[in-house]
Amino acid sequence: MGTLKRHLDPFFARAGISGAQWAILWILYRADEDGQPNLRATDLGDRLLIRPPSVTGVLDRLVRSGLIERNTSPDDKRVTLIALTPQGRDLVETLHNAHDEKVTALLGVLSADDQKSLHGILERFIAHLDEMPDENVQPSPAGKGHL
Amino acid sequence: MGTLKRHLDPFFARAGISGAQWAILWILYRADEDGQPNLRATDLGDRLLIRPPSVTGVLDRLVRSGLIERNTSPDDKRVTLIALTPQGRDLVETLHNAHDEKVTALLGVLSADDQKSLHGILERFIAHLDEMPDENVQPSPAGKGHL
DNA sequence: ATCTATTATTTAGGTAGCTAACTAAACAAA
DNA sequence: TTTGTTTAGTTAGCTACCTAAATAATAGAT
Repeated sequence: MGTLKRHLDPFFARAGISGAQWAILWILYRADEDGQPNLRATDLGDRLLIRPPSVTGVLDRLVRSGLIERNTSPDDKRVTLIALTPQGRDLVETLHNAHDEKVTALLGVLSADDQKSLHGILERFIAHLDEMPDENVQPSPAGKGHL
Repeated sequence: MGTLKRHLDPFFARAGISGAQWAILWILYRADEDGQPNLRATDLGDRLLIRPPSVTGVLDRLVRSGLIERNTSPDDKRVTLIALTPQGRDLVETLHNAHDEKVTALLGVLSADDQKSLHGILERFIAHLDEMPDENVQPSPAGKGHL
């Protein structure tokens, strides 16, 4: 809900993608720079904290737009490897500086102190949430990021 | 994404509603207590910062569950007035204490100081976001709450 | 009095998340 | 080896959000 999303969505919309799609493209781009041109679909879900069916859906749209490609792994035919296409790489390179500036500008409405406090508080919050026992909550798929 | 939602959704699911539905029921309940048993659909959208089509969808499901009712206003036949049914009121009364405890418990993982700082920072954040000029952002429907 | 513009809501179509249930492949054990 | 379990991913169907366009009623202007 709300305003942050309303500031960022139009930004991506101009490029013909959504925020979720951008998140995946960006992960793939950095992995590629680290010498990993292929990531498994599960890895993407773990990093974004979304469930397998959600991954499938976003990947479907990215394939349809020609920004990524799916290949089944030769090592394990159950796993599908995801890689940027040249068009996908181009889009990331076109967009990522603009995106950084956008986010910095949005956070920039807060003082440096506020930004630091906010970061710390949210880190404590999610750390404690992880430890909080609740019989009705199924554990997160991976112990990585939250919120 | 994320953990907060994963903590709260199962709570509502046990009562057969969603978070969005709860938000509307709760607004209606408080309005009723203030002597306003009827709210316009638009008012609900403004308070929740969601667009008219989203309001329609959530109201559809609430009507289907028999928790609210839609009536066209006698004063202006374009407006539909929304009111809790007796079943809706019962559900709110059954749930709202439990809900308060839940939220308090979740926030309780933070120290009192952190809670206060967080509140202040977020208030400053949304206040500044409102003022931030951005040619690509359409203004919020009402100048009320954010995030 | 009619024509136009505005307002309130709904409908249509799309994206993103979820759970539950399924296929297919890999692995483990009897 | 055949049976059973786990793992990876997809499909089906739900909720909820969005924008754009349609409908209907009111309000304003000629």
